[in-house]
Amino acid sequence: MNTFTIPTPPTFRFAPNLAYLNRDPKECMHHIQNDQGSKLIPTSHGNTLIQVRESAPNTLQITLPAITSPIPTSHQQEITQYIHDWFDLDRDITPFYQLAKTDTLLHPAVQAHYGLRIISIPDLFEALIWGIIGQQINLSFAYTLKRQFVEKFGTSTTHAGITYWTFPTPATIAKLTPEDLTTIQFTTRKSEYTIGIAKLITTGELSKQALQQLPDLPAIEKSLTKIRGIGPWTANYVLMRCLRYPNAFPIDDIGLINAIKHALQMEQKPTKQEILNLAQNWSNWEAYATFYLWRTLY
DNA sequence: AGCCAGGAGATTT
DNA sequence: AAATCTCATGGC
Repeated sequence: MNTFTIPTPPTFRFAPNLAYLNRDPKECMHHIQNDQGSKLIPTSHGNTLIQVRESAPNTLQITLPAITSPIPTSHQQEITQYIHDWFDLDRDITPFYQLAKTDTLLHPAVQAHYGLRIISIPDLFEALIWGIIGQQINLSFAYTLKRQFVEKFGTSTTHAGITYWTFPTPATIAKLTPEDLTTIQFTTRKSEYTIGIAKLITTGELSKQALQQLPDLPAIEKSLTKIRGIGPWTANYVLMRCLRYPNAFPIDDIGLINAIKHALQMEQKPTKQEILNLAQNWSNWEAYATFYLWRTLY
Protein backbone atom coordinates (compact mmCIF):
# COMPACT_ATOMS: atom_id res chain seq x y z
CA MET A 1 0.00 0.00 0.00
CA ASN A 2 1.52 3.27 -1.15
CA THR A 3 0.41 6.64 0.15
CA PHE A 4 1.61 10.14 -0.53
CA THR A 5 0.16 13.64 -0.45
CA ILE A 6 -0.21 16.49 -2.91
CA PRO A 7 -0.69 20.10 -1.76
CA THR A 8 -3.51 22.07 -3.39
CA PRO A 9 -3.94 25.83 -3.92
CA PRO A 10 -6.08 27.88 -1.51
CA THR A 11 -8.69 28.40 -4.23
CA PHE A 12 -9.15 24.63 -4.53
CA ARG A 13 -11.56 22.65 -2.39
CA PHE A 14 -11.98 18.92 -2.80
CA ALA A 15 -15.69 18.67 -1.95
CA PRO A 16 -17.19 20.44 -5.00
CA ASN A 17 -14.85 18.56 -7.30
CA LEU A 18 -15.83 15.25 -5.79
CA ALA A 19 -19.47 16.30 -6.13
CA TYR A 20 -18.89 16.91 -9.83
CA LEU A 21 -17.27 13.49 -10.26
CA ASN A 22 -20.27 12.02 -8.48
CA ARG A 23 -22.83 13.82 -10.65
CA ASP A 24 -24.21 10.74 -12.37
CA PRO A 25 -24.67 7.25 -10.94
CA LYS A 26 -24.01 5.71 -14.36
CA GLU A 27 -20.53 7.21 -14.64
CA CYS A 28 -18.13 4.35 -15.28
CA MET A 29 -14.68 5.94 -15.51
CA HIS A 30 -14.26 6.42 -11.76
CA HIS A 31 -15.86 5.41 -8.50
CA ILE A 32 -16.91 7.65 -5.61
CA GLN A 33 -17.40 6.33 -2.12
CA ASN A 34 -16.79 7.56 1.43
CA ASP A 35 -15.55 11.02 0.42
CA GLN A 36 -12.92 9.63 -1.88
CA GLY A 37 -12.56 9.10 -5.59
CA SER A 38 -11.02 6.01 -7.17
CA LYS A 39 -9.84 5.64 -10.72
CA LEU A 40 -7.76 3.36 -12.87
CA ILE A 41 -5.26 5.58 -14.66
CA PRO A 42 -2.81 4.70 -17.41
CA THR A 43 0.87 5.22 -16.62
CA SER A 44 4.10 4.07 -18.19
CA HIS A 45 4.27 1.61 -15.28
CA GLY A 46 0.93 0.12 -16.28
CA ASN A 47 -2.64 0.88 -15.34
CA THR A 48 -2.65 2.04 -11.75
CA LEU A 49 -5.60 2.15 -9.38
CA ILE A 50 -5.51 5.35 -7.35
CA GLN A 51 -7.68 6.61 -4.51
CA VAL A 52 -7.90 10.34 -3.84
CA ARG A 53 -9.18 11.96 -0.69
CA GLU A 54 -8.62 15.14 1.27
CA SER A 55 -6.55 14.20 4.31
CA ALA A 56 -6.07 17.76 5.61
CA PRO A 57 -6.90 21.27 4.43
CA ASN A 58 -5.26 21.95 1.08
CA THR A 59 -3.89 18.43 1.02
CA LEU A 60 -4.88 15.54 -1.22
CA GLN A 61 -3.88 12.09 -0.14
CA ILE A 62 -3.21 9.56 -2.88
CA THR A 63 -3.36 5.88 -2.07
CA LEU A 64 -2.53 2.97 -4.36
CA PRO A 65 -4.54 0.18 -2.79
CA ALA A 66 -3.50 -2.51 -5.23
CA ILE A 67 0.28 -2.03 -4.93
CA THR A 68 1.96 -3.27 -1.76
CA SER A 69 5.62 -2.64 -2.50
CA PRO A 70 7.06 0.89 -2.74
CA ILE A 71 6.80 2.40 -6.20
CA PRO A 72 9.58 4.15 -8.11
CA THR A 73 9.81 7.91 -7.78
CA SER A 74 9.06 8.23 -11.50
CA HIS A 75 5.78 6.39 -11.06
CA GLN A 76 4.75 8.64 -8.18
CA GLN A 77 5.68 11.71 -10.19
CA GLU A 78 3.57 10.50 -13.08
CA ILE A 79 0.56 10.03 -10.81
CA THR A 80 1.12 13.43 -9.24
CA GLN A 81 1.19 14.96 -12.71
CA TYR A 82 -2.03 13.17 -13.59
CA ILE A 83 -3.73 14.61 -10.49
CA HIS A 84 -2.50 18.08 -11.38
CA ASP A 85 -3.96 17.72 -14.88
CA TRP A 86 -7.16 16.05 -13.73
CA PHE A 87 -8.05 18.79 -11.25
CA ASP A 88 -6.37 21.65 -13.15
CA LEU A 89 -4.28 22.36 -10.04
CA ASP A 90 -1.60 24.40 -11.79
CA ARG A 91 -4.00 27.14 -12.86
CA ASP A 92 -4.38 30.37 -10.95
CA ILE A 93 -8.12 30.94 -11.07
CA THR A 94 -8.14 34.05 -8.87
CA PRO A 95 -8.77 36.26 -11.95
CA PHE A 96 -11.90 34.23 -12.66
CA TYR A 97 -13.14 34.61 -9.11
CA GLN A 98 -12.34 38.32 -9.30
CA LEU A 99 -14.46 38.87 -12.42
CA ALA A 100 -17.25 36.72 -11.01
CA LYS A 101 -17.64 39.06 -8.04
CA THR A 102 -19.33 41.68 -10.20
CA ASP A 103 -21.11 39.27 -12.55
CA THR A 104 -24.72 38.77 -11.52
CA LEU A 105 -24.92 35.53 -13.50
CA LEU A 106 -21.68 33.93 -12.29
CA HIS A 107 -21.63 35.18 -8.73
CA PRO A 108 -24.20 32.77 -7.30
CA ALA A 109 -22.66 29.83 -9.21
CA VAL A 110 -19.21 30.60 -7.86
CA GLN A 111 -20.57 31.00 -4.35
CA ALA A 112 -22.36 27.67 -4.54
CA HIS A 113 -19.41 25.71 -5.92
CA TYR A 114 -16.41 27.64 -4.63
CA GLY A 115 -13.23 25.63 -5.08
CA LEU A 116 -14.42 23.75 -8.17
CA ARG A 117 -11.99 23.25 -11.04
CA ILE A 118 -12.63 22.13 -14.58
CA ILE A 119 -12.13 18.42 -14.13
CA SER A 120 -10.26 17.32 -17.20
CA ILE A 121 -10.44 14.27 -19.43
CA PRO A 122 -6.72 13.81 -20.06
CA ASP A 123 -7.14 11.18 -22.78
CA LEU A 124 -7.88 12.82 -26.14
CA PHE A 125 -9.75 9.83 -27.55
CA GLU A 126 -11.97 9.62 -24.48
CA ALA A 127 -12.68 13.35 -24.57
CA LEU A 128 -13.58 13.28 -28.28
CA ILE A 129 -15.79 10.22 -28.05
CA TRP A 130 -17.52 11.51 -24.94
CA GLY A 131 -18.23 14.70 -26.85
CA ILE A 132 -19.62 12.82 -29.82
CA ILE A 133 -21.71 10.57 -27.60
CA GLY A 134 -23.19 13.66 -25.95
CA GLN A 135 -24.27 15.30 -29.19
CA GLN A 136 -27.99 15.96 -29.34
CA ILE A 137 -29.06 13.43 -26.70
CA ASN A 138 -29.95 13.88 -23.06
CA LEU A 139 -27.11 13.47 -20.58
CA SER A 140 -28.67 10.49 -18.86
CA PHE A 141 -28.74 8.49 -22.09
CA ALA A 142 -25.23 9.70 -22.89
CA TYR A 143 -23.96 8.06 -19.71
CA THR A 144 -25.78 4.88 -20.66
CA LEU A 145 -24.11 4.86 -24.07
CA LYS A 146 -20.67 5.52 -22.60
CA ARG A 147 -21.05 2.72 -20.09
CA GLN A 148 -22.11 0.25 -22.77
CA PHE A 149 -19.19 1.34 -24.95
CA VAL A 150 -16.66 1.07 -22.13
CA GLU A 151 -17.94 -2.21 -20.77
CA LYS A 152 -18.00 -3.80 -24.19
CA PHE A 153 -14.67 -2.58 -25.58
CA GLY A 154 -12.62 -1.40 -22.58
CA THR A 155 -10.52 -3.36 -20.12
CA SER A 156 -11.14 -3.69 -16.43
CA THR A 157 -9.58 -4.78 -13.20
CA THR A 158 -11.43 -5.57 -10.02
CA HIS A 159 -10.24 -4.56 -6.57
CA ALA A 160 -12.05 -5.09 -3.28
CA GLY A 161 -15.16 -6.12 -5.14
CA ILE A 162 -15.33 -3.01 -7.34
CA THR A 163 -14.62 -3.13 -11.07
CA TYR A 164 -12.61 -0.30 -12.57
CA TRP A 165 -12.54 0.38 -16.28
CA THR A 166 -10.12 1.94 -18.71
CA PHE A 167 -11.50 3.66 -21.79
CA PRO A 168 -11.36 1.59 -25.00
CA THR A 169 -8.24 2.24 -27.04
CA PRO A 170 -8.30 3.74 -30.55
CA ALA A 171 -6.63 0.55 -31.83
CA THR A 172 -9.53 -1.55 -30.57
CA ILE A 173 -12.21 0.77 -31.95
CA ALA A 174 -10.47 1.32 -35.29
CA LYS A 175 -11.04 -2.34 -36.15
CA LEU A 176 -14.81 -2.21 -35.59
CA THR A 177 -17.57 -1.83 -38.14
CA PRO A 178 -20.46 0.58 -37.51
CA GLU A 179 -22.70 -2.41 -36.78
CA ASP A 180 -20.57 -3.19 -33.72
CA LEU A 181 -21.61 0.16 -32.27
CA THR A 182 -25.20 0.38 -33.45
CA THR A 183 -25.84 -2.79 -31.44
CA ILE A 184 -25.05 -0.78 -28.31
CA GLN A 185 -27.45 1.97 -29.43
CA PHE A 186 -25.03 4.33 -31.14
CA THR A 187 -26.65 5.87 -34.18
CA THR A 188 -25.09 4.92 -37.49
CA ARG A 189 -23.59 8.36 -37.78
CA LYS A 190 -22.08 8.37 -34.31
CA SER A 191 -20.68 4.94 -35.02
CA GLU A 192 -18.98 6.22 -38.15
CA TYR A 193 -17.64 9.29 -36.35
CA THR A 194 -16.26 7.17 -33.52
CA ILE A 195 -14.50 4.66 -35.73
CA GLY A 196 -13.18 7.40 -38.00
CA ILE A 197 -11.59 9.24 -35.09
CA ALA A 198 -10.14 5.99 -33.74
CA LYS A 199 -8.49 5.44 -37.11
CA LEU A 200 -7.07 8.96 -37.23
CA ILE A 201 -5.47 8.48 -33.82
CA THR A 202 -4.20 5.02 -34.68
CA THR A 203 -2.45 6.27 -37.78
CA GLY A 204 -0.99 9.20 -35.91
CA GLU A 205 -2.82 11.77 -38.00
CA LEU A 206 -4.52 13.03 -34.83
CA SER A 207 -2.82 13.28 -31.45
CA LYS A 208 -3.01 15.38 -28.31
CA GLN A 209 0.64 16.18 -28.64
CA ALA A 210 0.26 17.47 -32.19
CA LEU A 211 -2.74 19.61 -31.21
CA GLN A 212 -0.73 21.05 -28.33
CA GLN A 213 1.93 22.14 -30.80
CA LEU A 214 -0.53 24.42 -32.56
CA PRO A 215 -0.20 28.10 -31.68
CA ASP A 216 -3.57 28.96 -30.23
CA LEU A 217 -7.18 28.00 -29.64
CA PRO A 218 -8.53 29.03 -33.06
CA ALA A 219 -5.83 26.93 -34.77
CA ILE A 220 -6.77 23.86 -32.76
CA GLU A 221 -10.48 24.45 -33.28
CA LYS A 222 -9.93 24.73 -37.01
CA SER A 223 -7.86 21.55 -37.04
CA LEU A 224 -10.45 19.61 -35.05
CA THR A 225 -13.51 20.78 -36.97
CA LYS A 226 -12.03 19.47 -40.21
CA ILE A 227 -12.65 16.01 -38.80
CA ARG A 228 -15.99 14.41 -39.63
CA GLY A 229 -18.20 14.41 -36.56
CA ILE A 230 -16.42 17.26 -34.81
CA GLY A 231 -18.23 20.58 -35.06
CA PRO A 232 -17.69 23.81 -33.12
CA TRP A 233 -19.35 22.48 -29.97
CA THR A 234 -17.32 19.27 -29.78
CA ALA A 235 -14.08 21.06 -30.65
CA ASN A 236 -14.59 23.58 -27.86
CA TYR A 237 -15.72 20.87 -25.46
CA VAL A 238 -12.44 19.04 -26.07
CA LEU A 239 -10.47 22.28 -25.86
CA MET A 240 -12.11 22.82 -22.49
CA ARG A 241 -12.01 19.33 -20.97
CA CYS A 242 -8.89 17.80 -22.51
CA LEU A 243 -6.60 20.57 -23.75
CA ARG A 244 -7.66 22.73 -20.80
CA TYR A 245 -8.07 26.07 -22.51
CA PRO A 246 -9.89 28.30 -19.98
CA ASN A 247 -11.17 30.41 -22.87
CA ALA A 248 -12.69 27.54 -24.81
CA PHE A 249 -16.37 28.24 -25.26
CA PRO A 250 -18.97 25.69 -26.40
CA ILE A 251 -21.44 28.51 -26.89
CA ASP A 252 -24.16 26.43 -28.56
CA ASP A 253 -24.31 24.10 -25.57
CA ILE A 254 -27.92 23.50 -24.59
CA GLY A 255 -26.91 23.08 -20.95
CA LEU A 256 -25.27 26.49 -20.93
CA ILE A 257 -28.29 28.02 -22.66
CA ASN A 258 -30.68 26.50 -20.14
CA ALA A 259 -28.47 27.45 -17.18
CA ILE A 260 -28.54 31.08 -18.30
CA LYS A 261 -32.27 30.99 -18.98
CA HIS A 262 -32.90 29.58 -15.53
CA ALA A 263 -30.49 31.86 -13.66
CA LEU A 264 -31.91 35.00 -15.26
CA GLN A 265 -35.48 33.68 -15.09
CA MET A 266 -35.98 34.32 -18.79
CA GLU A 267 -39.20 33.42 -20.56
CA GLN A 268 -37.36 32.13 -23.60
CA LYS A 269 -33.92 30.73 -24.24
CA PRO A 270 -31.25 33.40 -24.64
CA THR A 271 -30.10 33.96 -28.20
CA LYS A 272 -26.52 33.43 -29.22
CA GLN A 273 -26.03 37.18 -29.33
CA GLU A 274 -27.42 37.58 -25.81
CA ILE A 275 -25.00 34.94 -24.56
CA LEU A 276 -22.13 36.66 -26.34
CA ASN A 277 -23.08 39.90 -24.62
CA LEU A 278 -23.09 38.22 -21.23
CA ALA A 279 -19.81 36.50 -22.01
CA GLN A 280 -18.00 39.75 -22.71
CA ASN A 281 -17.33 39.90 -18.99
CA TRP A 282 -15.88 36.38 -18.98
CA SER A 283 -13.03 37.13 -21.33
CA ASN A 284 -10.38 34.39 -21.22
CA TRP A 285 -12.46 32.44 -18.68
CA GLU A 286 -15.40 31.31 -20.82
CA ALA A 287 -14.72 27.64 -20.12
CA TYR A 288 -14.72 28.18 -16.38
CA ALA A 289 -17.90 30.24 -16.60
CA THR A 290 -19.56 27.47 -18.60
CA PHE A 291 -18.39 24.76 -16.22
CA TYR A 292 -19.70 26.60 -13.17
CA LEU A 293 -23.00 27.38 -14.87
CA TRP A 294 -23.42 23.71 -15.78
CA ARG A 295 -23.16 22.93 -12.08
CA THR A 296 -26.22 25.06 -11.41
CA LEU A 297 -28.29 22.62 -13.48
CA TYR A 298 -27.09 19.08 -12.91
C1' DA B 1 -47.90 11.80 -26.20
C1' DG B 2 -44.96 14.92 -27.68
C1' DC B 3 -41.19 17.77 -26.96
C1' DC B 4 -36.55 17.87 -25.82
C1' DA B 5 -31.67 16.56 -25.48
C1' DG B 6 -24.13 19.04 -23.18
C1' DG B 7 -25.00 18.87 -32.50
C1' DA B 8 -23.27 17.87 -37.05
C1' DG B 9 -23.53 17.22 -41.90
C1' DA B 10 -26.18 17.56 -45.99
C1' DT B 11 -29.34 19.95 -48.69
C1' DT B 12 -31.84 23.82 -50.20
C1' DT B 13 -32.68 28.71 -50.67
C1' DA C 1 -23.63 32.40 -46.87
C1' DA C 2 -27.63 31.41 -44.42
C1' DA C 3 -31.63 28.96 -43.42
C1' DT C 4 -33.68 24.38 -43.32
C1' DC C 5 -33.83 19.36 -43.22
C1' DT C 6 -32.31 14.84 -41.59
C1' DC C 7 -30.42 11.90 -38.52
C1' DA C 8 -32.40 8.82 -34.59
C1' DT C 9 -33.21 7.29 -29.71
C1' DG C 10 -34.15 7.60 -24.86
C1' DG C 11 -35.85 10.61 -20.91
C1' DC C 12 -39.46 12.73 -18.71
